[in-house]
Amino acid sequence: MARGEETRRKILDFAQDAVLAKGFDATSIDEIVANVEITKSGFFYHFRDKNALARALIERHIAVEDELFDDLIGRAGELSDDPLQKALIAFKLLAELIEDMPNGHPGCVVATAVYQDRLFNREVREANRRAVLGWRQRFRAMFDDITAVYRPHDEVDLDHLADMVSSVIEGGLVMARAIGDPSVTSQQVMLLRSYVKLLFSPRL
Amino acid sequence: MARGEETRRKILDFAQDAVLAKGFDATSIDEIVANVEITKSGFFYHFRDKNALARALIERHIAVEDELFDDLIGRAGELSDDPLQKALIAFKLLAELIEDMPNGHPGCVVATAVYQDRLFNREVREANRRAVLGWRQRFRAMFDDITAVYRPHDEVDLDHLADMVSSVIEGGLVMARAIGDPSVTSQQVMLLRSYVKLLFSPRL
DNA sequence: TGTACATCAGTGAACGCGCGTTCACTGATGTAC
DNA sequence: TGTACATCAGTGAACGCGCGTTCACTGATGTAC
Repeated sequence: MARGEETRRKILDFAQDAVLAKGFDATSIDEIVANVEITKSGFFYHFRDKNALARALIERHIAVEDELFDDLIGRAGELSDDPLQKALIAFKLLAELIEDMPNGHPGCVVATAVYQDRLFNREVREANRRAVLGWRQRFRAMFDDITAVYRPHDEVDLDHLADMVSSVIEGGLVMARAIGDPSVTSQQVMLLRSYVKLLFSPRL
Repeated sequence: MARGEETRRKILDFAQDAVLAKGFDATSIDEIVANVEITKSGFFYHFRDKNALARALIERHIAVEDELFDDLIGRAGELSDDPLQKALIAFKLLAELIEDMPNGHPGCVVATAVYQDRLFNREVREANRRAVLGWRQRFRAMFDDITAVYRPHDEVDLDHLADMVSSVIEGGLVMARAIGDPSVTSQQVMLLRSYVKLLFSPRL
């Protein structure tokens, strides 16, 4: 890796932790550069301004999360051919993954951005929006596969159901932080799994 | 109302809107006092420092929300004696209430506080925690009433289920903001309602 | 193989401004006698 | 009913500091000829 790329990565790594811990505003450039051991001007070599950092942070976070979901659904697919079983396995794997994160899942960059609107320019908000709509599409496809085989026991809009995956994770992270109990998030994912099971499992 | 009380209320009103729109940091005291038409020192007569404002904001928000939930569950209780029907009615009323809010539900003060940890001292975090645990207790009681009459079709921890109410609302608000579609939150509440229905409704 | 030039990845010092906070003071209202 | 004092609900000016941003400059590495 080129020397500059590594510094950039270090900046993003530390900034992400700090932003998730205290919010974007409360994370100063001074603090970042002290930790990465460059000077403030070094920071501005890599990012035109603080907004550029926000955008890079969100874009990287989304890319990582996408890869993670791909991996999860891929592994679930190896374990079952049935679309419902596959989804249930994926939810279980997701819950375990969240549960196993040291000190709990750090929280979601998207949510911090959402709650600090003015700070971020249109580009950042748009990236955020695209990410969330991308998740909807991804999970929607999962539920489409299921409805091709199983009839739901209640009338539900599949887009709303797809949104529920992100919604439960985001809400779970908020609750986990508020209560100070990291396991809340994975518990919520397991409840969503229970819902999907009840909704689509054929009754004897 | 005493003259001072009204000014204080005006400060809280404007501050709440501003904080929900842009975050706590991004809301300056200058901005607040300009809108309320007092001077900066007038602000400090009412609040010892900016943290005191945060605390007052959260405490008032929680009180309002508690009253709202009480009202909702009370009205649902008038419409049915059956604990499951009562809960389903309460969820429907909640979804309608969220749907009808002009410009969508403003968002949740708790969530903004959660994502700006460092800013708030221990008192604020504790108030936040108590609020969330209070909601758990409230909804837990609702589900206790249901399980006294109905057997669930899946094994679920009732505390987790109670947390799911807050979790779905918080997550729904995050999603609504990210997508820019206020109706997401009430859709999510209706899905939670669907889950509760499937979980407890006796099968023919 | 050496030289000239360009790019990369930064340094160091300074600036300016917004923001939270303080402090001495003040007019209006309330209370005691 | 008038006077003295206290409290309420602020005003106005100043302070200081953290923070994002700029700008001229620099040593190391890469590339052309």
